[in-house]
Formats: sequence, structure tokens, C-alpha cells
Amino acid sequence: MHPPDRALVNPTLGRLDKGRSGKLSINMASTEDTIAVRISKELADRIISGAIEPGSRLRQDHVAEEFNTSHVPVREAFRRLEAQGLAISEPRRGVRVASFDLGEVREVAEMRAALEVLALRHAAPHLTASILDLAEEATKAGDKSRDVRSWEEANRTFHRLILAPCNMPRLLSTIDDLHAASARFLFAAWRSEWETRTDQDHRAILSALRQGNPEAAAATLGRHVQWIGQKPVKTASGKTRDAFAIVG
Amino acid sequence: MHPPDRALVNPTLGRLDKGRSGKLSINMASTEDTIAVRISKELADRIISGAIEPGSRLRQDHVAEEFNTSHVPVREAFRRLEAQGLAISEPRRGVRVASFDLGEVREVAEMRAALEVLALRHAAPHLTASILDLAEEATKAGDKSRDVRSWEEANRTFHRLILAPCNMPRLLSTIDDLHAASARFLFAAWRSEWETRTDQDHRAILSALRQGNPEAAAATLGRHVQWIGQKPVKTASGKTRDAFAIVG
DNA sequence: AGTCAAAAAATTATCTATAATTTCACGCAA
DNA sequence: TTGCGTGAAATTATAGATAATTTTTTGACT
Repeated sequence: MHPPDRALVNPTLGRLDKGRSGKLSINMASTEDTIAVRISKELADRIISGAIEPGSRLRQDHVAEEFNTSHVPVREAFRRLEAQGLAISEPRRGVRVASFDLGEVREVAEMRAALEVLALRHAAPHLTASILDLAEEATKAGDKSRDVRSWEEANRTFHRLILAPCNMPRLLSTIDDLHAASARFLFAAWRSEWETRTDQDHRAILSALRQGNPEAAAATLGRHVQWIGQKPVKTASGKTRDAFAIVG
Repeated sequence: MHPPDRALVNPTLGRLDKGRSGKLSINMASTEDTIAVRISKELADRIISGAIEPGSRLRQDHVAEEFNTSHVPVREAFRRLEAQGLAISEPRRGVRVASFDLGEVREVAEMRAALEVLALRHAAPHLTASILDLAEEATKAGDKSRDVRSWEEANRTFHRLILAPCNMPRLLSTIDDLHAASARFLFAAWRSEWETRTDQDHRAILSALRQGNPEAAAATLGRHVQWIGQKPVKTASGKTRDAFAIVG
């Protein structure tokens, strides 16, 4: 086998499966990390889930107090969030949660299409039957999901499974950051309601891969991740506007 | 607790000139930035130019002493370098300059191809005659360059000019990081000698864009940035091995 | 009321000090 | 010689204190 340990783990996001706590989470805070890493993972979780509003300020002393630390590791955590595109920092004026609009949703979708297609082309020769079986399980789990969070996790698992064997760490880590952004868009639109839907694209991709046709799989994947869902949501002022998210 | 008096930089290779006078520098350090940003730009410059060897450790107290600061902003600078892929940090074990191999050169080349093609497709409708003229000037400047550094700068200017109008900030910033990596590969291979060469691809891209054929331009660009040059270089042990770099 | 400016408060950025951890050199035994 | 503890030195990580800057409040004046 190829060296999967390195490929399956993302240094910035941590392991993407369930940790000891069992809590569903995108970023796992493990005790072996430095405080700065723990804080950045927890804050990333909150930003992605929408627990912290886009545009709201992140005050270092407040965060430091909450995590019972000094502000030095908090500042380092901010730099990490900045790099992931989850926060924006203005010198001497503090850090705020990054906002996003339809333009950024489109941008992330197109970047994902370009990069995931590239990753799949390289991963295809290394894909084994057992990996594809796991990916199929992830698809089924997604189809059964009754809420967005578990659907998102299953979806992310699917993509990761079929892309990780490309063995291109820089590419995978960039894709992970884009997935974090995608998840954020998704949760912003589908925070509460989520109707079960079967993912036909995932099945088509798996089928093409099983039949030894990676180009067809890549083409479907490229279209798949550019599908942008639309949904009316209530704004703070009571009005309804359309929210957009990548659903794939 | 007392940092040794040995200089941070490899003594055999001089420090690069920084600041406003020398347009040598890849990242300009401006006085309005925070200290952390200034330090990260300067260190990025040194890493890209090869002034600091891949794999060598970056010790926070040494860097702090050199820049006459405490180590707090230095640590933040390290986080930035980490995000750019120029340094690697292991908790409690410090930060070292990222190493790279042929695999990463290929990876960066393919990511650039995928993303620059995407950017060009979106930029094409917004390209004006004057932008294309500036890009042509940059190409000429590259053709006249007698050293790698000025060639690299001209090349980067060309790519930036034709891609920037895509108006996709996240995409552009990812491409910038990839260009930094490319420059590093280039300087590692062509540190001293550099023979003048005319860039036919750049001209073909400009011509296709002027004729209103963005798809042809994108196709050429995609091939262009994946061209990997090869060159024998002397290693520290006196032997010669082949170095690889993206030349486009 | 409205607006501008100065004072006060809050916040960011940096510095100094301390704790925790790792690295390295040295001595000793197998 | 080689391998392995062991302790000193170096280094990383965090805490606490201070300086610099921004934001908010307050109050005089129109």
C-alpha cells in the first residue's frame, strides 16, 4: 500500500473522523496539540457551523479568557484561521469572522471542481476495491442523513476517500480548506431543515471508477461539485432572501 | 536562555537586499505592517531565494534578536510561513524551512495549471488592450533578463497581469502561494547561471487573447506552467544531481 | 436635537519573565 | 566502540505586564 497515514491526515484540520469524545466535529481538538492549535480548531468549528456570525469580531482577550489562557496562543490561532480564509485580520483593528457572498460560493465551487478533478485523476490508479466500498458506505450514510451536519460529514468522507490516494499533500490540504468553506456555506443555508436526498452523482462516480473509466468519473465529479443549491432563508430583519450553497 | 551569537543565515550565502531600493525582493516589507508581517515577508524572501537552506531550523529567539523584537511576533510570522507552505512546524520541536522534492515540483506545476487556467477563463472577458500591452512588456523584460531573479519577477508579473482581472481573491491568493513555491524551486536550480531565453508561450497566449480566443490561450497556459526544466547542480558533497523547476 | 472633539475605555500589539520541553554533551557500563 | 542514562543548556510555549492604537463615551457648543 501507499503511505496512507500522511495522506489521510490533514495537518491544518486534523483527523476528520470521530474522536474519542464522539462529538461530530470537523476539527478535532486533541490534547497533544498546542493551545493555539486547539483554539483554532474550536473556533473553526464554530465559524463553520455558523455559531459565530460572519462579520463578528473575535476579541483576543475574550477568547483567551474563555479558554483560560493568555492571549499569545489566541493570536496564533487567529493567524491559522486567517490562512484558512475563515477570519480576516486588519492590523491594529482586530480580527473578524470572514463574510461571504454568492460570488465566493461560486469561486469555491469552481476551485473545488478544478482541484478535485486533478486529485481524482492522480488518485484513480491507486484506488482499491475496499476504498470504493468505503466510499459507497459513505454515500449510503449521506442518503440516510436526517440533518445537514451528518450529511456534510458523509459527503466530506466520500470526497476524501476517493481523493486521498493521489498522494499530493499540498493539493489535499488546499481541498480541505475549500471543503471547510463549502461546509460553512451549507450550514448557513440549511441550518435547521434538511430533506433526505439520494446522491446520484456519487453513485455515478463510483460506478465509473469501478469500470475503470476515471475520465468519466472526473467529468462527473467536476460537474457535481459545481452544483449550487438555492434556498430561501429568513434574515435577521425578518425578510427572506435566497441563500446559496455547494451541495456536493 | 542566551541566544548564541552565530548568525541566523547560512554564512556562505549573503543576506538578500530588502526594501524599496532593491526590486529583487519577492515580498515587499512595508513599514505600516505589523512586526509579525514584516518578519514573515523577510523570512519568506530568504526561504524563496534559497538564502536559508531547506530543512534548517528557524529559532524564534535568534530571529527575534536579529529583528530586535521579542519572540511573540516571530511566532506569528512562523504561523504565516507555515500557511504558505514555506515552513513546517512541529509542536514543541520548533519550525524548520520546508524541504521539497521532484514530487512537490510536479504537484505545484499541476495545481498551477488547473488554477491558472480557471483564472484565465474568468479573466479573459475583462482583459483590456492596455493590460495585454503591459503583459507583453513583461514578456520582453523576461526575455532580456540576464539573471534568474529578474526573469522570475517578469514572469510573475506576466501571469499576474493576465489573471488578476478574474476577480476571484481566494483563487488569486492560492495562485500567489504556488508562485512563491515555483520561485523557490527555480532559484534552487538556477541560483547563479541563467541563459537568456525568449518565451514563445507567453507570446502565443497573448496572441490568442488578442484574437479573442481565450480557450486556446488557456490551453497554452495550462501546458506552459507544467513545463518542468531540468538542470544538473552540485550538491554540498561535491556530487552532481539533477534539479527540477517550473520554468513558466 | 445635532455635531465635533477631547477624555475614557477597550482592544491590539509588543515586551519581559517564567514554566515546560527538547536537545545535546558527557560519562559510564556492556 | 557502541549504546544508554543523566543533567545542563538551549529552545519552545505560555503567562503576566506594558505600550500603542482604536473605539466609545461624554460634554461643550451650534
